Amino acid sequence: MSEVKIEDIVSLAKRRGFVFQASEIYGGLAGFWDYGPLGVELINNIKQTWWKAMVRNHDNIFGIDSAIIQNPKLWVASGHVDGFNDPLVEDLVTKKRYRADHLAGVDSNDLDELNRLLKDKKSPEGNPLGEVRTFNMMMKTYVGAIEDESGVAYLRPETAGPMFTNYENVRETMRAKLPFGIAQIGKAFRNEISPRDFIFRVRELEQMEMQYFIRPEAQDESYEQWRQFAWKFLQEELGIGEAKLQWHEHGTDERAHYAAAAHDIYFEFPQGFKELWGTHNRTDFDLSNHIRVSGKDLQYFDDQTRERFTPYVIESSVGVGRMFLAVLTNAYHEEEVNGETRVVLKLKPELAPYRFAVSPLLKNKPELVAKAEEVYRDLKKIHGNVMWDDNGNIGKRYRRQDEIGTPYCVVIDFQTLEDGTVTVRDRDTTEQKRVLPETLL
RNA sequence: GCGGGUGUCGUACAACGGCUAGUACUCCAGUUUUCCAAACUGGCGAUCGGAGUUCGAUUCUCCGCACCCGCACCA
Repeated sequence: MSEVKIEDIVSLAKRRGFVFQASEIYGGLAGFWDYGPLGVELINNIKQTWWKAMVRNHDNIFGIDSAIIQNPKLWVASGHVDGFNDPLVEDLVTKKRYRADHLAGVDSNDLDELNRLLKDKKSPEGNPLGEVRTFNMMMKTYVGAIEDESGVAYLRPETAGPMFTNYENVRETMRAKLPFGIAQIGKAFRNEISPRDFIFRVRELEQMEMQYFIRPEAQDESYEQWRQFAWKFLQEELGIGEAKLQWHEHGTDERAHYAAAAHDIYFEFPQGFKELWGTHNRTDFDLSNHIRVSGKDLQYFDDQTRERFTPYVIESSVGVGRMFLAVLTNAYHEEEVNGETRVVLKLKPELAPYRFAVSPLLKNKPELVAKAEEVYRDLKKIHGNVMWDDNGNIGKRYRRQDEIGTPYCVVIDFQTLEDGTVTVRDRDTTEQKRVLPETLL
């Protein structure tokens, strides 16, 4: 099997309308990408597959779709505001970053003051220091027409937060008992220092997350359950081979501020094995903080045991764009057919942007075209994602459909006019068989 | 954010301090074609942005932007 190069994926994505650079005609903007006509179909199919497996296939998992901008106190409680407004200074030799206020020995966020105090200081390793700068990964905006500090708000840095603030609403309205989950698909925003690797590390990203609320004593069992869910989903629903997946357990030094345990599934992207899907034990970190900051009682009352406690949370979190890239990378193949190289996306049929492409064998035979249009309309009525293609010769159409992952090409020829059967050509095997079009509905 | 590299039609490449920036594929129109990128005719289509040097810049210089690679970052 040939190794997939990132340039091949980027080129295909552009050429065939999967992914474009955002505001390309103005030179782009680092960390932002647009999904084109085929990309949006593929990404929607991925999201629907996840939603079905996560929400609809579970009796006790409920979906929400929350606002991107929330009360800033939410991000104070979650630790995002405090944790990421720090003035940092870089050791110019080792490139390690230090809290500037700690090195200066003052309690201040004033950049001018800190720069002055650290002017002749060295890093703990004895090296010269760079300029003090504030690093905040959260994107800021202003709510209200007047831009003053009272209107400062943040674009959510993760979708998880509003799931915690809606915990009580969902529990109440759905009459939910532990364990139960809240799931959401939505955009999140982070001012990444260096967006990289095509759509892998971006500043506007989409997440699919589920927060599973449990009794504290169920944490190990539940953690295992959601790790396995992710592992199976990637293979069974997305068709990703086990050889391209790895487990990666976070050590204590690399864990998020909220997590007691974290396991990531790594996928073998063109750049190597990288993080795709995380399962985290967030304990009662979030609910406890929201109880503390909001003053609201978010404890759970178990009327069987008459206990009152703060639930623990197991989080399942995956990036949609990364999953999209993983699916594309996994599906991309270059193969030899009749002495020529073809590019083929071996997508699961459920994920492919188009399910069928319909063609008349010859474009200049009106009777074939008329019959093909009929078949096309019937298929499109049922499936929706059906493409008409009568450009060039039949081989060219097959190759074009291979490149966008259309699993089946339906061709109307002269025999169709006699017995009604059409040719269905399989993308992966290139084999053909004759069937009645009704069997495709 | 640091260091290195790259930026030319939709894609992949070529060329040049100076004639109309070339080729292949794609795309569009047509002829043709009875199943795997056939052929023919015609057509559309590009020098990342801004300054500077120069009689003249896509080419040289500077600044910016974007992408790729390494480091750092990734709550």
